[in-house]
Amino acid sequence: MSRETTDIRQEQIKKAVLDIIADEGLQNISTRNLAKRIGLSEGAIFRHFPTKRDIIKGIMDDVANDLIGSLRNIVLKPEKAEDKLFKYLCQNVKYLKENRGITMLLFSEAAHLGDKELKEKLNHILYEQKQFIIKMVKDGIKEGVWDKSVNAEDVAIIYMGIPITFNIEFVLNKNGLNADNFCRRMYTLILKILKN
Amino acid sequence: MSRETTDIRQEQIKKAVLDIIADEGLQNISTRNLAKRIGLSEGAIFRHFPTKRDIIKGIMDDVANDLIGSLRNIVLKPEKAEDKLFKYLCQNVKYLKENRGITMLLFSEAAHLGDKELKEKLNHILYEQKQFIIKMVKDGIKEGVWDKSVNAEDVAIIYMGIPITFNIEFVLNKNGLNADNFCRRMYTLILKILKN
DNA sequence: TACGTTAGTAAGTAAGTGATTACAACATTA
DNA sequence: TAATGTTGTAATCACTTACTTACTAACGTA
Repeated sequence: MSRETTDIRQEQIKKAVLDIIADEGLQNISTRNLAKRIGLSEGAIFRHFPTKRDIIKGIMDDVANDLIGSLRNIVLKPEKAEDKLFKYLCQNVKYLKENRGITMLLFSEAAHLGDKELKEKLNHILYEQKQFIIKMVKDGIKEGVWDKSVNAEDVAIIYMGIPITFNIEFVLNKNGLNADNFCRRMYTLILKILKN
Repeated sequence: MSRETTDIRQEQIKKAVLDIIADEGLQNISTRNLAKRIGLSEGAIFRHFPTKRDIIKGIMDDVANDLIGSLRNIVLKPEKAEDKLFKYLCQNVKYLKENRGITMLLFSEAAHLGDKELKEKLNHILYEQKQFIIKMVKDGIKEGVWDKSVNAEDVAIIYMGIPITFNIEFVLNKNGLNADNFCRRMYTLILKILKN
């Protein structure tokens, strides 16, 4: 194999993990299989990451940056809360659809527990998302378009279930879900909760 | 170890799986650890279940019977849709809280894919639950108390996220969730979607 | 061109996995 | 009571896991 820098190899390794999850399933992300997919020896993997757990950690950090970053952009834009919430939901669903492997990885780590640091990272990702929702709901209330008796945190909780359910449906029934259509329909329901 | 019938051992083994998941994490349900927890040799496990996968299958069948059965009871009772939906949600959340291990097991199997039969079983469990919701929503519309322009299937989808989100929150943040309070708050939101 | 650093390999390691074996002790029933 | 089937054990199977070792080859730079 030709030589590449650690930076490039790290990206390749992380990508390989997600690719394997998406088309072979979570149980196949062994370091052996990982190396095979990149076309590298198993030992080389450990040249670029000290442990397998560090690979997972790296992927989680990427999610925290990419997904949370793109969602933050939407939240901070100077638009009407109503428009932002819709874009936010669609972006959220789209990201999960395009990065199927990531969600499954996150949930698996949550399910397996055992690792406090990874659990904490997941918690942080979910917490930030929830805060974004809460902010948008409160903004909409301030704008006067939404019911001020509504509990923003409760809305955030019920919202959080939408992308998760989408992902589960998507995993179990790969072909039968249109992301755009899905987010529009769910947004309609959320709006009924929020409207005066 | 004293002799017991296969029926008793099967129950012990399935219980041990859930106990281990709940307090050691999913990664520790090896046949070795399973045997140790029951106080049996590893070989004895395979005396009562042909393979480890059959243990998981057995647990899934239990869920299909217990949870789906108890929910069906609620759905079929001759009460007002409004009351049934509330009881349904509370029962659903309560079951997940009391059987934390089961949910994690189901999601892990979904995430790991690979096994068509288990995936099909999970799909079936989720499908039945969704059908129950759809029925109750349509009943409520027939009763004239709920908005007939609302799409029952969409409500079912957004509903499904609630117990799932509850479970995730519960796993990540064990102490901080009151099931009764949670289901009451979520029910309030669902009602806003349904009301005329 | 020499030299230290980086990135690669093949072949290991110990520990763990699900599953099987040969055999012993017990229970049921003919 | 003798025969038979059931439930247990200890040891071991073949295999996979994450990770390590000893060593080699390419790179940048002085």
